[in-house]
Amino acid sequence: MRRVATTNERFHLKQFNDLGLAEVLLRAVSAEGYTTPTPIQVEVIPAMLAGRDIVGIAQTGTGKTAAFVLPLLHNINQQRVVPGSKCCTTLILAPTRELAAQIAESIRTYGRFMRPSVAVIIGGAKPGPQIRAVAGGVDIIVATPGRLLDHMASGVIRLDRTTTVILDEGDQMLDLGFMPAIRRIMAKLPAKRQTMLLSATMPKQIRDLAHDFLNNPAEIAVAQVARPIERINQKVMHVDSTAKRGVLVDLLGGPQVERAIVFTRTKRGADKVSLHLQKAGLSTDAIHGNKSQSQRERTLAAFRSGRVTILVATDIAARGIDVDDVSHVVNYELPNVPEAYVHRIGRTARAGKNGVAISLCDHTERGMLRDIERLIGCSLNASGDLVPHVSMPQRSAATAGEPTGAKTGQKRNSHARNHRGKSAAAEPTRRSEAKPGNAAANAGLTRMLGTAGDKQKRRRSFAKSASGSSHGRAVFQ
DNA sequence: AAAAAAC
Repeated sequence: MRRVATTNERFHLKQFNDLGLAEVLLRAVSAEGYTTPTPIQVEVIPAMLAGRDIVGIAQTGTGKTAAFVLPLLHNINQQRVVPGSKCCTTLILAPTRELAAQIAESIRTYGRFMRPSVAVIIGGAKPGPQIRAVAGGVDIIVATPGRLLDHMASGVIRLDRTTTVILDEGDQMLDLGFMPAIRRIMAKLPAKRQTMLLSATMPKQIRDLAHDFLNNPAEIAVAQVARPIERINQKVMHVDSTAKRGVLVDLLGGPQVERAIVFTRTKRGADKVSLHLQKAGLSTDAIHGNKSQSQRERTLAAFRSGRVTILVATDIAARGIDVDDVSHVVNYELPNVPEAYVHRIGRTARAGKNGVAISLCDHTERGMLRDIERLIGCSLNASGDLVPHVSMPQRSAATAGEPTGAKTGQKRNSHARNHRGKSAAAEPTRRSEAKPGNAAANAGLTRMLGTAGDKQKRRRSFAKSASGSSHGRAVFQ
């Protein structure tokens, strides 16, 4: 058990200048217009400067990237890479190429006055420039696992003098799909090193696995684990699967929608939905893993610049991607891994802003919705009022992400499979289902898009639910 | 069964 100080005890009046960071970094922070660190930054930065291993959990959009980038730059400022060593001082691993590129961008921003050498090592890009970038040794490598292993196998990159490794979206990096690659990479790192794991979600099974790689980590959680950020107005529409496309067009045509991400469960689905939205005259493009890397980059750039206002994506864009002013996230299909819901909707309401998340749920998805509600500890509905689960008022790190029905030791993916469609029949239809072309439903759609009033109301109800439990207190385990 | 990640 470890109790972390409450927000008020610990974070009161803390400024960036109080955190022990080098002056070259404080200047860059100030140039970006920041003066006050977020709670995760207040906790993580000193711990990382002290050389601790860290498991850091904080809600989406609360500055996790800067929380590790600033102290790692500080440490590199003290200890630059040995020239010609084919090594890197710090290694950062991310689950998608786009996220790796975005982290590198953040490093360039905060490192602008100290000019660290940075190499982005990802698939889909030419290996030649990557090889040249690391040939003389590099301060920081930001990588996706596959290409890094390639370069390691061919002797282009060595990790035997790397002193710090960071797994961003750490729970996904240690999940089934990535674990073998991560183990192989970790095996090549020195035993004496600093290791850090960050995410907005951290299921217990994953956290247990993490201890293979961590040495007496500082466990830092500045919010109840897996709780979406409060500024997201979360709504669910129960719709027939055949009605989804029409409902989506009506939703996205609304004037409140400035910039939206629509998530689908499959790559083909993303293409189909995007095509349908295009035919309806909307400004949209799809991004998923079957597109070429250049297409992926172009599409994300167009969305970032505002040239495209609706991004249709698979879970390739669920984690970490930071685009300003995404007003709406629509789950066209619910994710079957409940943690993905928290990450998807976290693409909106970043850096203190508000956002709306609308999930379209058909009868085959009721079980997935129930898993999501269990994870976040609230029931979702069409009004956007979160109804807390009184039976489990405190979702701690120890239980968050562990579905109640899952057997001990059961693999996470098989759990997700078990819930697919299974509970659809068991759960009676409680809510009316919206159909396109129905006047009453369309009036409802306008409400779905969310107003400031809705958000105020919702926030009050959330605050109410939180009081009396562990409101304001940061708890881990 | 899906998505991501190496050619």
